[in-house]
Amino acid sequence: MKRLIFDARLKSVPEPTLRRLPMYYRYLKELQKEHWSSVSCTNIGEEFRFEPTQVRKDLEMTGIVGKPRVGYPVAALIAAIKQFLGFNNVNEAFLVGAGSMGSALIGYNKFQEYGLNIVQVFDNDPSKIGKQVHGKTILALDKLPEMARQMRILIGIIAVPAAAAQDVTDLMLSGGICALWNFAPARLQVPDSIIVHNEDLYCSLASLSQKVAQALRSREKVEPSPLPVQATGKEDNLTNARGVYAQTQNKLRLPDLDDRMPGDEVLRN
Amino acid sequence: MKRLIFDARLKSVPEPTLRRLPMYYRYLKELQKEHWSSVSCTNIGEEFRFEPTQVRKDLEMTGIVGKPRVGYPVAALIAAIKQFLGFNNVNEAFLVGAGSMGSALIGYNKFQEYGLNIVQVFDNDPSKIGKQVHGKTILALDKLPEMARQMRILIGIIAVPAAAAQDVTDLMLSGGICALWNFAPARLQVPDSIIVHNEDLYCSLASLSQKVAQALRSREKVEPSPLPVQATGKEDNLTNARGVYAQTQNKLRLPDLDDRMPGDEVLRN
DNA sequence: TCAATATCGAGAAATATTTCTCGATATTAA
DNA sequence: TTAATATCGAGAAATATTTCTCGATATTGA
Ligand SMILES: NC(=O)c1ccc[n+]([C@@H]2O[C@H](COP(=O)([O-])OP(=O)(O)OC[C@H]3O[C@@H](n4cnc5c(N)ncnc54)[C@H](O)[C@@H]3O)[C@@H](O)[C@H]2O)c1
Ligand SMILES: NC(=O)c1ccc[n+]([C@@H]2O[C@H](COP(=O)([O-])OP(=O)(O)OC[C@H]3O[C@@H](n4cnc5c(N)ncnc54)[C@H](O)[C@@H]3O)[C@@H](O)[C@H]2O)c1
Repeated sequence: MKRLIFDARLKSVPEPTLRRLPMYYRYLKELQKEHWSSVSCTNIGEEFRFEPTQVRKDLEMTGIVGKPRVGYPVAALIAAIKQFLGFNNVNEAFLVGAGSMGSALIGYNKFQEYGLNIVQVFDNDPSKIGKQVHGKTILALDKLPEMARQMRILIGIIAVPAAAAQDVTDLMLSGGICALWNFAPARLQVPDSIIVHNEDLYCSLASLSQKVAQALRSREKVEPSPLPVQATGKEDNLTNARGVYAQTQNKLRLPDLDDRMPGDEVLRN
Repeated sequence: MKRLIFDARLKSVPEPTLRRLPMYYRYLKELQKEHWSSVSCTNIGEEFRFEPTQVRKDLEMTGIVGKPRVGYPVAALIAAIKQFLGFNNVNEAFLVGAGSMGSALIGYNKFQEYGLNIVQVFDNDPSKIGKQVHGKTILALDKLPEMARQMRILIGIIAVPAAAAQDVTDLMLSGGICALWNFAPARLQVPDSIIVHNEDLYCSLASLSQKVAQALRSREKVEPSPLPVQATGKEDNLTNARGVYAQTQNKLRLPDLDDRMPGDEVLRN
C-alpha cells in the first residue's frame, strides 16, 4: 500500500524464521563436526519436528539454492546462514553492569561464534571499577561515550537494574551506539532509528508458566481421556501452527500419585 | 480436521499473545504503583506502540471484560493476567548447574512475582556441593529424583553445559519433573508430554545481529534516502505486522563519520 | 437532560505464515 | 540405460494473526 520496499534483499524476514534460523545454524555445525557433506530440509525438519517445507522457506531467505534429491552442502548452508544473520561482521559490543547477569555474559566466550564480542565493560560502582571480570577490566561509566565513538561500537548490552537502564541507554546513544541488547526489565525510550532487543526472562518464564498452568487445568477439567495427548516438545517457543494446536491439547504428565507410598510427606523447606 | 478440542478454556493461545501479556503485566503493576484505577487498551497500546485492538484481543484471552469508555480496572486486569499465565500457582522449581548463569538465576528473587520459586540447587562438582549460593545450599545431583518426587516439583531449570543437559534432563524426568526451562544450547530429547522451554540467547542474539546486518546493508545499498526511516523500537521481538514492515525499511543510525575529528584513531584492544 | 466521545466487544477483512501440491531434476539401483 | 525416488523450488491453499469496522454503552460536560 503506502509501503516502499527499497531493495529486494531487505524483504521482510518473518520473525518466526528469524528465530528458527539460528537453531538450524547450531544443528548444522553439529552435522559438520560429524562430517556430513550435505543435508536436506527433511533432515533438519526431523531434528526439530518442523515441516520440511517450512525449513525450505526459511532457508530460502538466506538465498541459498539446493539440489533436488540431495539437499544443500552443509558448509555452504552454514556460510549462507552466517552471512544472512550477520555473524560475519563480528560486532563489537560494550556491556554496562558487571553484576551477576553481566558477569555471566562477559564470561561467555561462545558469543563470538555468533558474531558478538564484548570488548569493554562498564559499571558505576566505585568498588568494582578497575577490577577484572573474566579478564576484562571494569571501567568507569563516564568513559563510555567517547570510547564508543572512537571504537565505532554499534552494540550496547544493558545488564543494570531496571531503574538505571534508561540512563545507561541515553549514555550509550550519546556515544553513537545504535543497537541495544537489553537484559533489564524496562522499556527503553529510544528514537525510531535505534534497534532494541529486549531479553525478557519474565516473558519467557510466563510462557512456560502458562503452559504448565494450562496443562494443570486441562488435567483437572478433562479427565475423560487419562493418557497424555500431544505436546510441544522442543519445538516450543516457536510459532508453528501444529505446535499451537498441540499445546491446546497438551496434558502434563504429572507425577502419578499412585507412585507414592501412602505415608509420604510432601517436603517443604 | 483431525483435531479434538476438549475444553473451550483450552483454546489455542497465540504465541505472540503469550509474549505480550507479560509485558502488559509488568506495565500494569507500574500503573498500579502510580495509583491508576483503570486502564484502556489505548493506554497500553501507546506504551508499547501496539494497536489498541491487538491489546484488546490479547486481554480477551484472559477472560476479563471491560467497560466501554472506561477500560479495565487495573487490579482486576492484573489478577486476570496473573491467573491466566499461571503466576498464581507459585511453581516450585529445582535448578541444576550452579555456575555463573545458574547463580545469576538463583540470586534473582524477582522470579517469585512471576510464580517461580527456585527451592533447591544441584551440581555435580564436589567442590561446590555443600556450599551456598545466594543462601541456597548446593546439593549432590543424585539426591534430585527422590527429592523432586517427594516435594512434587514440576519445573526443572537446566543451567549446565550443553553436553550435560540431556543427562540432567533424564534425571529430572525420572523425578517426575514435567516442565523444563533449558538454558543450555542443546535440543533435549523428551517424551511428548513434557513441556520444554528453551532459553536460547544465541537465537536472541541472532535476531539482533540480523537486524544490525540488515541495517548496515541497507545503508550501503540504499543511499538515496539519507534519513532514517522507521524502526522497530521497543516493540521489537514481537510478531507484529507493522513492526515487520518497519524492520524491512529499517535504517540504522550509524555514528556519523563527520562527527569525528580527522585524526581520530579507531581503537582496538 | 442530552449530545459528544472514548472505548469495548464481536465479527469481517486484511495480512502473514505455514502447509500443500506439483513439475523438474539429481541420484541410486535394477 | 532406465525406472524409482527423494528433494528442490515455486505457487496455491489453508491457517493464524492482526487490523478494520461498527453497533452498543458508560462517562463527561454543555
Ligand atoms: N540475575 C538474573 O538472573 C536476571 C534475570 C533476568 C533479568 N535480570 C536483569 O539483569 C539486570 C542485572 O541483573 P543482576 O542480577 O546482574 O543485578 P546485579 O545487581 O548483580 O548487577 C547490577 C550491576 O549494575 C551496576 N549498576 C547499577 N546501576 C548502574 C548504573 N547507573 N550505571 C552502571 N552500572 C550500574 C551495579 O553496580 C551492578 O554491578 C537487572 O536489570 C535484572 O533485572 C537478571
Ligand atoms: N553464561 C552465559 O551468559 C550463558 C549464556 C547463554 C547460555 N549459557 C548456557 O548456560 C549453561 C551454563 O553456563 P555457565 O556460564 O553458567 O557455565 P558454568 O561452567 O559457569 O556452570 C556450569 C555448572 O554446571 C555444573 N555441571 C557441569 N556438568 C554437570 C552435570 N552433569 N550435572 C550437574 N552439574 C553439572 C558445573 O559444575 C558448573 O557449576 C551452559 O549450557 C551455557 O551454554 C550461558
